[in-house]
Amino acid sequence: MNLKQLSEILGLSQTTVSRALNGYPEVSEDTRTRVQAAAHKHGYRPNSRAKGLATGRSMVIGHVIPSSSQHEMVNPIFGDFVAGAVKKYSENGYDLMFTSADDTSIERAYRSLFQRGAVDGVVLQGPKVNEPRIEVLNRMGVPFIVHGRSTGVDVPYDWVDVNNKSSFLRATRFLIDLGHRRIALINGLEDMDFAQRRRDGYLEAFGQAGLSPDTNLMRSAEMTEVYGHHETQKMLCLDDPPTAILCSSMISAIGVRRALSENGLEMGADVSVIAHDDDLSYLKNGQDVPIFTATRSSVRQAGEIAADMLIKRIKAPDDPVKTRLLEAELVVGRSTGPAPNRLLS
Amino acid sequence: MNLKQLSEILGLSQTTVSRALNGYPEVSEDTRTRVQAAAHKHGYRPNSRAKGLATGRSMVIGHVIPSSSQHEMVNPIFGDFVAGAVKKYSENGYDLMFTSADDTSIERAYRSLFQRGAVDGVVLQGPKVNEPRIEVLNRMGVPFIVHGRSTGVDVPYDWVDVNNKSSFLRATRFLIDLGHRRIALINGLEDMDFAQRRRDGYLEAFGQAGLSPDTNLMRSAEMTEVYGHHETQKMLCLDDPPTAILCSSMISAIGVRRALSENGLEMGADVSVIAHDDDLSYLKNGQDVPIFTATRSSVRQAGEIAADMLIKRIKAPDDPVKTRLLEAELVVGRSTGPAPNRLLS
DNA sequence: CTCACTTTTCAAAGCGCTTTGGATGAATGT
DNA sequence: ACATTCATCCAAAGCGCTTTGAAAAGTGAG
Repeated sequence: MNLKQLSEILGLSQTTVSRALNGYPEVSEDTRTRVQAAAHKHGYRPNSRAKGLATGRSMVIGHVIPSSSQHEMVNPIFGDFVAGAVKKYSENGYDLMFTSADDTSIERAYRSLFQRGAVDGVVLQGPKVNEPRIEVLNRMGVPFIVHGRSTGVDVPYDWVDVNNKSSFLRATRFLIDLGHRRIALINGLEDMDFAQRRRDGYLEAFGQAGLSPDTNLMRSAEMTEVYGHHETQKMLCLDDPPTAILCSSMISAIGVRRALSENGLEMGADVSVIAHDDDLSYLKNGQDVPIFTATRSSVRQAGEIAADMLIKRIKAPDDPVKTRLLEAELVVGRSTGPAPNRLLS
Repeated sequence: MNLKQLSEILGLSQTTVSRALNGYPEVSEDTRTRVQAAAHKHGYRPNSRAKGLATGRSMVIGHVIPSSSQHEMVNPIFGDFVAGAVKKYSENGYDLMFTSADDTSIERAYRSLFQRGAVDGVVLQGPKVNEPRIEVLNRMGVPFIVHGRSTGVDVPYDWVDVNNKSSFLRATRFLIDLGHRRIALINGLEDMDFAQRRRDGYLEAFGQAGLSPDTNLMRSAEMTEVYGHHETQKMLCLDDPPTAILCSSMISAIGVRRALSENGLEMGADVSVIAHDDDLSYLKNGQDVPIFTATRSSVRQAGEIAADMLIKRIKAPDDPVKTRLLEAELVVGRSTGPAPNRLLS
């Protein structure tokens, strides 16, 4: 069932039917309702490709996920971010289109998506430091939003980010205040912008306290469970193991916990742990009492905000750049406690 | 840059340029290379909407995720399944489109996606028992594939599924062989087809051994970490707690482990645990030695297979129905061991 | 009843591509 | 020399929609 058929059934022109359905004023309420009824009855749905061709807009927003040849990992926060975004998209009549691209062809993927008219805007996730994609998108003139920021990129762009630095500063200070001095940082890959900012916060807390961290306790890699376990295991074997661990992800923190319990250590008593909690729906940090003391910020909500901002940008490409910095809250759970009295330290 | 402009630059007709780029034979190799060079030089990318309009195909495959009003959870296996699928899609020139829909409007979402010509085929994830969506899709005549199956639906349809019954049967028998009798099943929501099949396998293993399970040890809910913890906690308080736990997800199994360690119990010695491992990239079950004894089946691979099958279906709508049953492997880790000698049992 | 104006409807062009059904000219066979 | 074939190329139609510019129908004032 297409417009032509529907208009023939109604004995109206395609113009009128189209206008009736799209809410234009130059059609009588009478015929409008008649048209709507017929459309509903015959299950008419305007072909989105034809509509897109005619309007020049696709009502689709693109995401590119790196089908990373390097690291095969699909970021677990991906699902929640997308869930948040897609909710807002559909509220506004947009669909979401994915493409995957390996690390070498991400730029091409974005370019293709936009230039062949498949999308009206794109979302950039997981920016690295000096993220080259941002300039590419800027030059292309595609409306876009970055989830995160990129240190070193000075062209203006829209972004939503959680205040990684302040939240890790605060978490570190919290541990210092509890008497901890040997605080490990199990961080994400430090070419990722968020990881660098978290490290900065961690370092600044030490600086503010007049202390200096042991660089031997700073680790960086992709944030899997096994990684958290592995690094903790190794650090527990040090002559002077950490009394506290600051961990960039809940998943890795679970590995940390596993290592601690394998070594007969009690979390919160022997070793304190703070994790960053993206508030993933399937990995809630406890229900009433949080399992981990954590810096919490919902990545799903970030997805919603990003979607809203991008849609606004698409509608008003020349508006001034907008940014949004979300503050993570520090939720105190049972994984932290005063530093144990240690003979040597 | 569009076809018309490009053809004017080249001094050729749109027909010839189009044919040259799409590899049709009725164009000389000479002009073909010339056209390709010009297309590349000017960054020409055919508009996919126009192409879709002209060809009647959109080269897009649709997924609908329930933005569940009921349970807000975004299935963690979602990301990996999609990653696998999207890889195959892009290898074959397809894009992936998402829409979210709340539980009440999922059918409408599929219908809209297909009938307005936005997609050439759709993927159905997470089928329930007697899944109504399957019949809907069948009636619509949209090519589709189901990840999983649906007991009670007797129309034919393509599916890929892991053999949930046999893998849980095998896991249960493994525990029985180790001397366990009080084996808990921490299952997913039992209106989900996979969960029902797992329970069937579990029950059949008991039946085969001439035993009968304690229905009090069978739990069912959404498979979060907290759920695994909570149910384990409760069952450990029973007069006659389980000596083994069979758990439908790694995420919940992590909660199980947490509950055990909080109770001072050692996994594999005091209580054996088997989990179902979807082999998620960010949640590997250990690197060399598996953490959990597990029934393992890569959901990412399932995504790849599903994508391949769907693409074949789109190309040959009238081929006989194809199905694919994947066998999970039982990997034995350190979370299982002989049933402890207990005074009462 | 006519004029000016508003409301309602329409025919046709256009979005950028593919594809049908020729046209053109060169090459081949006789 | 002619007809015949083949390799290249092209003009134009069509995909299903929106939108422009104009026509028809209705309305109230004079």
